[in-house]
Amino acid sequence: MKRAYYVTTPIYYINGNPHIGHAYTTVVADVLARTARTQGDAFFLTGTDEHGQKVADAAAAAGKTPQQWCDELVPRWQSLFKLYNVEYDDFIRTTQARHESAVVAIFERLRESGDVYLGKYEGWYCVPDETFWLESKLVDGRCPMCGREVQWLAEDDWFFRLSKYNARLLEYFRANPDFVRPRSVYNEMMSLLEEGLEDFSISRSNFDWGIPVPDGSGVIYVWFDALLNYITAIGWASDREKFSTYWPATVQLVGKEIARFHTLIWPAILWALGEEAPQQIFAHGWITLDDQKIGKSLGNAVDSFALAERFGADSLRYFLLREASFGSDFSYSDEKVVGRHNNDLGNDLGNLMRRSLAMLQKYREGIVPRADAASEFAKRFADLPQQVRGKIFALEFRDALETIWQLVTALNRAIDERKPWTLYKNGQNDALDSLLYDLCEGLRWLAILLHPFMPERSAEMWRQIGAPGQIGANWDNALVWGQLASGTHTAPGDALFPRIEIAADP
RNA sequence: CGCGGGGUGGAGCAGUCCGGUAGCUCGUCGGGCUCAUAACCCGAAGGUCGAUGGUUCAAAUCCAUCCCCCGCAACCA
Repeated sequence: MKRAYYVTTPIYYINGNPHIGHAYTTVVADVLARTARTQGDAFFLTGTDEHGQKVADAAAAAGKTPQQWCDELVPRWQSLFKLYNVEYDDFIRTTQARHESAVVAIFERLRESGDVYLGKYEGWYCVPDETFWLESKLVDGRCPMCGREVQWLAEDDWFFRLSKYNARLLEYFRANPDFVRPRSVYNEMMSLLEEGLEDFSISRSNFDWGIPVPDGSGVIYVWFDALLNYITAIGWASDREKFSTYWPATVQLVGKEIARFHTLIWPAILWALGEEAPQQIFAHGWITLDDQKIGKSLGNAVDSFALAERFGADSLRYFLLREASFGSDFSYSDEKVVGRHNNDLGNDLGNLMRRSLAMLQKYREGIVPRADAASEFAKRFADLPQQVRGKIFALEFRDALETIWQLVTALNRAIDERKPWTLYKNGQNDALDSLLYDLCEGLRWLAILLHPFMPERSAEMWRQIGAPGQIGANWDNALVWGQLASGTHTAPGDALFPRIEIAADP
């Protein structure tokens, strides 16, 4: 029986370099996984989708074999995720033996059960677009996308009996309104279901870069192959104990353009195997640049490697999660990132830390004083961790961060209202100690609460506060007001988020 | 009539499912403080919530019609 949190990203199709959108999805999964780890077992899977004609073409264009091409690119993706402070539990490649053998086993099993059958694939095909078209979609007998000639193609292919699961999908959608989020995608998928699904071809015979169809010709269609990674990685074929610990997935993140594969086809395949559908598919929006989707064509416009070096990985993580409500598109600009960095992170949070530790240094030699049992913060923020965790698991990251910021604002305000510089001058030691303690304790809380979002900067906060032990510890134990020991030696350091001056364009 | 999303103070957004004083961030203006990364705190100005009609005691929120913008339509998160 399932007893752990399991989050996945799509596996990334490596016919090019990674861009900020890939980092986005992966960072979101990382935030979820890190949060889940503060209360129990969690597993975070990402990886690469390496088969298919486009990879073969890209490799050929570079004068390499597809396998060479993939082997050379994978480290680049992994280094991007590392750069963004992502800690996944497993990275699956669809060319790995553990995946390929499981896919073959699944294919054979479904062929035996009859959900995979041999049929004839006929239709009008546009070669340059690699797309089949229904007669009714053609425009003057030509491809509706590019306007070029189409040709009649007929080949024997293996099909997946998707139509058989149409009714069950409808029922499942109706019974589980949160199965697909956000609502807009749920509605769109629902209307596809109501129109009716057709069986679809899961083999290809016009190229060979893929998993060979067992006892047959051609290769397995890349999407059928790719979707299965979510279960082959956790041991569907090899480790039932592990598999049953994590499956069904708690949440599977996808971009909205691949929602139909994950919300319609994927559950059907799972049911055909006798497995459960994932608990939730979340189809998020796109990062846009001047209202254009960032994809292959615009990928170079926003170099995700250079970005992290310029603004800091944690600042970018913060920006990605804070800027838009998760699910919606949002537009990227350097100005927005800098704005978040300077205002939220630098002015509010970083400056709070610096002024607090500076005063502690000046008034109490940097040593955390005694706690005041009657602290207003203890009561006022007792619910904060639960609220934040709830919002993170609901994938309401912006709300979660705004909720955390209530504490930032309250601490800044307390300094203003209680005027520690005056307390010091007047020798009001108890009042001063009480405030200084709360500031330090508040910073410790902030480090813990922000750790899933900003692993590296929060660790630096932890270090400067001088707190002992692990920052990622169980929230229920760690987030009790007053845990920071009096006598702790703080270690003020450099500014957490040094101001970034952006040169105005001439 | 292909499907879907959006149009809310100067900018970017939340709120719309489950009608009931229109909220947030940035910007602007005024004040406070001097511990701090010219940062922090308080206050103010600014919106007939795309248009029209309807339902209702009451509509940004429900219904109808229309206008404008943007995606998708078998392999770009």
